Amino acid sequence: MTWTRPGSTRSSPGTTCSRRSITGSTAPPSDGLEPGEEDPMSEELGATEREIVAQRLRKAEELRQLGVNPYGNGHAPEHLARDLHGRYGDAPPETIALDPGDWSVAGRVLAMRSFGKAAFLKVRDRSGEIQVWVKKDKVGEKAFEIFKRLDVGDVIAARGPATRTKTGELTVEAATFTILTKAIRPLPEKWHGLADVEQRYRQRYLDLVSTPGVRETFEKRARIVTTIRRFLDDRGYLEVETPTLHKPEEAGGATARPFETHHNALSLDLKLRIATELHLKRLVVGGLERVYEIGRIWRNEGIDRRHNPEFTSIEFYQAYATHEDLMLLTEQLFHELAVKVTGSAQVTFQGRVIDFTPPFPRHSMLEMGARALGLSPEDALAGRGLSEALSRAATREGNSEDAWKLEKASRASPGEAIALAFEVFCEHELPADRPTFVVDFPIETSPLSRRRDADPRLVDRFELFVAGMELANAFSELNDPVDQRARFEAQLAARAAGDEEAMPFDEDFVRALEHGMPPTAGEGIGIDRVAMLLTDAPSIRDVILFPLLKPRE
RNA sequence: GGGCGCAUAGCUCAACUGGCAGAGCAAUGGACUCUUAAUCCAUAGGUUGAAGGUUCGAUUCCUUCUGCGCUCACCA
Repeated sequence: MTWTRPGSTRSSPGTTCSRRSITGSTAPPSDGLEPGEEDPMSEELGATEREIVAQRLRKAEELRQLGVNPYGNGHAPEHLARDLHGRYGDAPPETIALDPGDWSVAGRVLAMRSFGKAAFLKVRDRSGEIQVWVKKDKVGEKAFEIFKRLDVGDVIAARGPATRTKTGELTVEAATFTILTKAIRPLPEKWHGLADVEQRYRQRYLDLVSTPGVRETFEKRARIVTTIRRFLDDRGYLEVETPTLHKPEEAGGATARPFETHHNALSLDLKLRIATELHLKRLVVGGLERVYEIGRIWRNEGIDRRHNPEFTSIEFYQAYATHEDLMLLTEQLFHELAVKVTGSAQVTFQGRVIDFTPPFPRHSMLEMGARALGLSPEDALAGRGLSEALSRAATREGNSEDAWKLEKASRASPGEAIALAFEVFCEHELPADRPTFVVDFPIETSPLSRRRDADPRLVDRFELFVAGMELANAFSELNDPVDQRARFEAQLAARAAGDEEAMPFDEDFVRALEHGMPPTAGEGIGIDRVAMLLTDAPSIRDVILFPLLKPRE
């Protein structure tokens, strides 16, 4: 089952770099530029910055004259900051002095406190931070000449024994010191860092350097993907990759507007996939009974805090399973994700604690939607008194958008009306402190899922809601080819009636079902949303390294 | 697309009711061999987002535009 993006989107607020941002091409590794000299950077930089760049280029040249390549290579540090902290922990200076070791570290200089003939550098590598103490009498005249050309932001290497300074900080007391990479642009201001939100997304490299927690967010995102992969691998699933370029007649498996593109040599119009669903189910037909794909999908829709035009989904399919089996699996998976990524089953998201301990509460879309309209589930499904109830609700509803939605619902099928009533009245009443399964979906909302044996007006489907976000969508898959053909025909009719997002008729997919797909259940999860939840990120842009932004100018 | 808000030095922000555009950090020069936003002295850095208007005088008031933020809608 494809993960379907719910909720509201809106037109992009659009974002452009502020005029004072420092972006653009890098300067050639040439002599220092005189102010006003022709240079690709000079047009976009203010006088002060141009001056800084010119000075730093000059220092790079001076380093060359000292025999140091300011962009040299071949120097690999032997240790990480983490190694030192792991080795010494809180050990007092006397203990460290018994075995100070010989530590070779490298990293970016984040701060420098200089005393003329000595200085303390805050250096960061991939594992963390370590202080480096450069003293003229320890590193020697030549290395100290190199040190004089150092700026905050440069990448350096140092080697020497460990020590603990008077102020208690674990430190490498440099016996050798050199500059590995000369930065010619300055880092963001040290107190406030990158305050311009848009610049943080646009220049993520600076964000990663100077905004606390950003690196951790993306480390957690990686752990989420790894955890899901391992979880499914351990259960006998096979990871696959299916096409991201779809032909016009391929349905993909969701209702959304696609991006369109073109293959020149084949003279073929193509679209970027909006879901992985139908290819994966073809693979189940082919005997890959447990299969999953983690990958990028694209939807040509609005952008907001929960929506980016390209995002990552995982879909997985398990033959001989039902949607009930997947509910249990989903509870296990999310519990494991919470514990492995945040360290606890109780996750704090935007100031609220959400408890991921199974079992998760379940709520019926049918019952809640019908009750909100003052109808019995049976009457609502049968459409008895439905349009009157909707009109009453619309009149009662002060909120004009909701009234408009209800008005629209009164012209829709009973199933769609129930889903709309649920959305308007019930979605915000779902528990805020627990992940929640919504079940009992009307068939009209689900063109690819299996009818319920006990009531063919419903489908065997659930969605997982957490903190008001739809995180997962799953159902027992429709494997009756005759029924599937009829559902596609209904989609064609909807398209003819003006529904731009109705699915195309995917003949080859029906053909695959005609060859026989074992009874199967499938699920889709929005990885970005999960990452938001587990990193406490208020916007999807905070968990996507380079979110789509409006171009400058 | 609608509503609300913001735009001043490279960065973060001041500037009272319309009266000489400022501070901290960053930068540069100098002092300083245990600092944690190091400290001290000095220097430099501005078309106040753009265009127009009111006024003796506009960063300040008005109009339009541009950009950004928040929010609502379209949209599953």
